[in-house]
Amino acid sequence: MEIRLYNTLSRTIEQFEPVEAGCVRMYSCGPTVYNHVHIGNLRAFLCADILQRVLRIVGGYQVRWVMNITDIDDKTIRDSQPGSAAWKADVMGAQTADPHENLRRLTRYYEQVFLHDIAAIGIRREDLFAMPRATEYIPAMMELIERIWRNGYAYVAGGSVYFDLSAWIREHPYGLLFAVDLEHFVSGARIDADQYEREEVSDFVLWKARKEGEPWWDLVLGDQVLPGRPGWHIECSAMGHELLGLPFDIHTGGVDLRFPHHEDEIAQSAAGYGCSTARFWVHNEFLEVEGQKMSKSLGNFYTLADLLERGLDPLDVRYAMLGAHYQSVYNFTFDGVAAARRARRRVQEYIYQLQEQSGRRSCDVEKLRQQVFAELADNLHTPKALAALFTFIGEHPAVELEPSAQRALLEFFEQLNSIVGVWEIAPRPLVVVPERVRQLAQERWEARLQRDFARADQLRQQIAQEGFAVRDRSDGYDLVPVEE
RNA sequence: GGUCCCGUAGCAUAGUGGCUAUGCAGAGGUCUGCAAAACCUCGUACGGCGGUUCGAUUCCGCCCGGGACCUCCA
Repeated sequence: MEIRLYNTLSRTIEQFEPVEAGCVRMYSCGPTVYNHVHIGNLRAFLCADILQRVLRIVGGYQVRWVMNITDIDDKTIRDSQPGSAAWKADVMGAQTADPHENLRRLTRYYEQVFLHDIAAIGIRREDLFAMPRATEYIPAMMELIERIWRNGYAYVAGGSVYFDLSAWIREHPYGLLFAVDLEHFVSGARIDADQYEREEVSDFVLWKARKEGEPWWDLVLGDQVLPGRPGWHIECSAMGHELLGLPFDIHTGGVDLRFPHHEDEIAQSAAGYGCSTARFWVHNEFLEVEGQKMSKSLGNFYTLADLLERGLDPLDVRYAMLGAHYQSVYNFTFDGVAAARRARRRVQEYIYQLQEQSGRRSCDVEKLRQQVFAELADNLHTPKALAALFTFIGEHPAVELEPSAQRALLEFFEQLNSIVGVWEIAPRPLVVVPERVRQLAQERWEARLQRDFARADQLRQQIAQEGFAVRDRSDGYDLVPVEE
């Protein structure tokens, strides 16, 4: 099916067509591994995940998906330095005299945490072609900086290398993703001028001069040797080029990255490699928490670990987020996740029922597939896709459907779930009931048959204490584990 | 200050110039000794005030409220 996607470059929804027929190359701005990512970050990665899955399943493409790991920047360096409050000696070991090693220990730890987090919300590692670490692509970044410099769009000042934006703007467009008011931008950026020693206040740093106690590499530029480390934007340009080739098809990230990060990435790549970065730029909106901006000061700043501590199932969070379109602000609420949990379960129950009892009704599974997939293909409209699914479920009770329709539906669910990723396409799991509980239940059943309801209820209490609930049927009873 | 977005029934999320939405919660029902589960049925909502229109929740203006970006941030 043809995919349509909103492209920030054109500010319109466009028909998607990969550069190379049949294969989509996609780059997602990944995490900076200096701490736990928060649920806003997770939304961004989840949006990228849904996009790549829709491209595979609905679009029928092969997808080469890359997500970078930023393991060197101001914050990772800050938090890995001696005396850092963020240092966790129990998991990172003692700090060493080597800033490189300290950085490595900090970032590798948080990288592991990150991998666990994304796995928990249903992002499959095997869907990712690569997760490159910035520190492992320093030579590629150096080469790009040198190219930019040779092309006349970079200069050295105070041991750092800056992108010469005024030179670039004279001949090239700037502000492709974001309406940049250059006048305003320049004056507004003056605050940073001292800090970054920029000759042109609007120029951004490609290579930061070495500071005492920080990790560093030697950048050779002509006859100069510049010890330092890469600026923030350069890593994505270099890694995208190395791993996907330019221009690739889709670049994703949060809306905040449009400017300056992505805008500068475009300028750098064009200035160095002489070609555009990506055909499609896809940006997801932020989320709020209980109607407010998520911020540490408001105390509503959540990491996945925080949610787990509150007993939430990460897949419920995944499902809840799919209830909102990726381009709209999503209001994350605990009520919302609870509602998502019930809704997700209802579908799961439907899937189980499809495998347990049949009827005579038929249904048009192909039409359902077309409806649901068309919504997903139309700029990833997950809320409408799910609404279409629920409308169908409401109109077609699972147990009334004929076997062939049920088989077709299960096949459809299998396919849908390879995008949504929150269900189990399998028969209802058999519950292992401890012998003791089974005995209690049998006693209760007999008491009930003798209409000794007081005793039956008392036994039910005991069974509940063992963690099971009894559900009576006309001809027997079921034992199900009580949740939480 | 500049640029922009949003305000939909109890909660959340879609959408539309006239046909009224999806989930959760809630109400009623089937079933049950009672429950639970499952299933069935049920809700004319679109911030306020004006304007355009035969008709606006949907278009325009103003106001109120919330939020984003411009600066590290998904």
